[in-house]
Amino acid sequence: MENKGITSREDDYSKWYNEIVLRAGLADYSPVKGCMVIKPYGFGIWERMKEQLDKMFKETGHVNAYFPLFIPKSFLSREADHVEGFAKECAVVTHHRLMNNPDGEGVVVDPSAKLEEELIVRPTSETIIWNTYRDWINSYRDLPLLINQWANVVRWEMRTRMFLRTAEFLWQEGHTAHATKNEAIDESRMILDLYAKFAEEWMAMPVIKGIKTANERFAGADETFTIEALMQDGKALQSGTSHFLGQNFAKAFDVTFLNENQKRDHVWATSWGVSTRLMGGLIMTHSDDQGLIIPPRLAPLQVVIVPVPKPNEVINTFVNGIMEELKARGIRVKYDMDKKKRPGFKYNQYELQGVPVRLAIGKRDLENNQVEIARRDTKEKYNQPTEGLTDHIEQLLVDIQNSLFERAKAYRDEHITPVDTFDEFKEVLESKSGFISAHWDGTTETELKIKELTKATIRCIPLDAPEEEGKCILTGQPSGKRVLFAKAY
RNA sequence: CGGGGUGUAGCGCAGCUCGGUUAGCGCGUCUGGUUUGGGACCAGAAGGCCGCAGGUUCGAAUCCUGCCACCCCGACCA
Repeated sequence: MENKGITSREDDYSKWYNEIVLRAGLADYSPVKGCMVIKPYGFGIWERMKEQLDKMFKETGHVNAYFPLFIPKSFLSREADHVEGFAKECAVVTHHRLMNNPDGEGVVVDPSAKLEEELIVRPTSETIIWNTYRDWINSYRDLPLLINQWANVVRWEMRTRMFLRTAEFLWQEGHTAHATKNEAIDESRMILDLYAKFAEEWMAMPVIKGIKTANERFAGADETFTIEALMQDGKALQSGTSHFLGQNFAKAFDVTFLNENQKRDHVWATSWGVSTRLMGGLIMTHSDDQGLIIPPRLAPLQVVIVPVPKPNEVINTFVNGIMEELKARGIRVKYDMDKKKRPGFKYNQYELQGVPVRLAIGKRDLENNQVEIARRDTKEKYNQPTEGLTDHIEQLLVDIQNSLFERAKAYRDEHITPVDTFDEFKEVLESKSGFISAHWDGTTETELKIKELTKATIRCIPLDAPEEEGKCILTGQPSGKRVLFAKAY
């Protein structure tokens, strides 16, 4: 019995999460603290996310490019807020050579190879990109400039967690330049919608679109838009952000253009990103105590076929027919022909790995011209006639995708609790957790005070928050709308 | 950086309090056989700088000192 099951969410949520990541084969720890090895299965999911997002970026007029990993240290200090936001967590390259240790074993840093100017490993690329854009942008004809890059970045976090917060992570960062303020704002809003659409339609992860408070805003932005998701333990996950950068970086890096009226002006900017953190969100949105659950659209493997009790000529022939039909529909399917492992073992393994649909095929099924279908999300199991099987499975995958979203949305909606007093606020946070919708007086001071008292932060001011007269739960000052609080990852 | 925990076979652990043969168990792996509709069983085998360094001792996984790493909880953050 021991070693087989995984820790339940109720027993220890963090442990459950780590075990899913490790045992489903998504990632491994690395020798360096805070770094992780993303294994083929985990990377397969990320690749699917990447593929879809990339397509959506291209469809909206963006192109990919690549900017360097190393950034001159001085670049970071050009924008005051930006430097303050990131300085604390930058990895710095100081030397460019190692040498044999003159005093013994191993290698040491060669002191004579000290760099003239130290380099930082990008925590994000605004600075190097805007330094480059200065040369690329001269006139309104060069605008808008719509560039994305897929890259790794490094932020030296004190405390790390697989996928959710690692020292190095993979992401995409879009950086755009526009002639007008409104155009830049529209861009950042459009990307926010794109992210929300992706999260909901592909990850089956419901999100709330909103605006960050000044306190939670990206360092260097005038406005930060966010999509916020709710995890099964009641904590919120900032899942993607899109920033309207105003003219801050244009001014810091002197990026100007000649407008149609022959006047020189600073360009307007946006930046936006989602990262491998989404993998963490995916896991914590859907998975259960049996393991991972992956929505069909992102699953590297959508259907697995298990021969019962083991492969043989008759079953193989039968399965090959099914495989061909499924593949012809673009369904990602695998036939597990391992003779050593018994069906029960395989069932558990694929459940752990979150494969959406499992077909089991044995003698009984061949005789009755049927297959046994098990769906991962509901654990439902039933026999299905071979006739029309491909159509059935295709539809089933769609149903699973939808049902995962609906389930997550129902959970999320149940966990948005409106409160009107601070006592209620604390009570809900303690007993129920999740998002708390409450009035706030709009000051950073109050926000920080509430954080200090409860650990909850303002996740966002929802874009669709209705105008509503109310009083701040802490200070009693007037407030025009409710904001969402939560404890966050 | 504070608090807690853990480092022993590929993985999970016991042994350590109270030093003493050849360091054990489960899972996995390999061999052979019997099995086979939800993690099979039997027999055999391989696999270890007991985290690192020093010390105490006739003798250290075990005691002492120092160090390192990782995990969890905080502070900080996407």
